[in-house]
Amino acid sequence: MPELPEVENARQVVEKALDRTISGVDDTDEYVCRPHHPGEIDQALKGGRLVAAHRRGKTMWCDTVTADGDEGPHLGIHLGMGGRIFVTGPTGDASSLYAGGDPHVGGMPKKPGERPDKPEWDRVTITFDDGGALRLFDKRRLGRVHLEPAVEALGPDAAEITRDEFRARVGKGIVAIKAKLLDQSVLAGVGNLLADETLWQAKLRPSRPAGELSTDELDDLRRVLRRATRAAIAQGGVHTGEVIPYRKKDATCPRCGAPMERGVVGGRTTWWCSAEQSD
DNA sequence: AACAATGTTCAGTC
DNA sequence: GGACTGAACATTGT
Repeated sequence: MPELPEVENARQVVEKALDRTISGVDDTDEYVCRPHHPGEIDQALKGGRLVAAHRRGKTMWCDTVTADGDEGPHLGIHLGMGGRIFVTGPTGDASSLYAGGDPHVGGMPKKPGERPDKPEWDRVTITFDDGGALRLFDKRRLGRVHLEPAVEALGPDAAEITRDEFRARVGKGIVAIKAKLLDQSVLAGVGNLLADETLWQAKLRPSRPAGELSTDELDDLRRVLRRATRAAIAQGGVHTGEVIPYRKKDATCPRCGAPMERGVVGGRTTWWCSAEQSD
């Protein structure tokens, strides 16, 4: 499910939908499109175009222009726990399909490149006058599409944050370091898996109070985080992390062989090495 | 059947 | 107001 790396992948797919005239938006799912009412997003975008696709952390948004060429509203897209993006080209058929997000959550695996045959999981569809479309496909329905997302509420992107920003934002307070990494207003883009992977690589106990970390530990943590994030983008998702396959019962640490331990930190299921991450 | 799931938000308490 | 906690949200898979 989508964390920063999967969302970056999805953003690149959204770019396939740029500069194509919007003929309509199916925004009838009032939960996914909250707080809008059906028809509002359709009304705001119809006749216009998406002209740029941005991302900060796990939030994507598109700049738009209206039919007259004026600046239009920003369209926010969030994949939630299991959303994916599918874009079809002008022919609208499967041969022109681009898929974005985490392939692991797509529903039924089909022939390579084909989209799962679950039209009821299309939560929002933007149709273009060339016959193609962009859809948010999300079986869990926790994804979101709405106008003017509050991007300012997010901290710096986890792949871009500077050393000084990281020290100042992450290295304070009494909350567990893992909870800090997961706080999107502190730092945007880290999800449960990337947090476990990063802390394992840095050999830090997830429950350690964030303010307790030394400057050296914070600097190292940031280096590890950026490396793990970029590696996940390059390799196609957070599930390619080294410790991810060992987040399960009776597993042992792939580095030292000690038992992996499970608990709840920051409200999320957490796995760590009982030997190397115990300080 | 009960529980967990890679996310966000909101009510409530210091 | 900020820091923090825990439950709720909608749905599927085990």
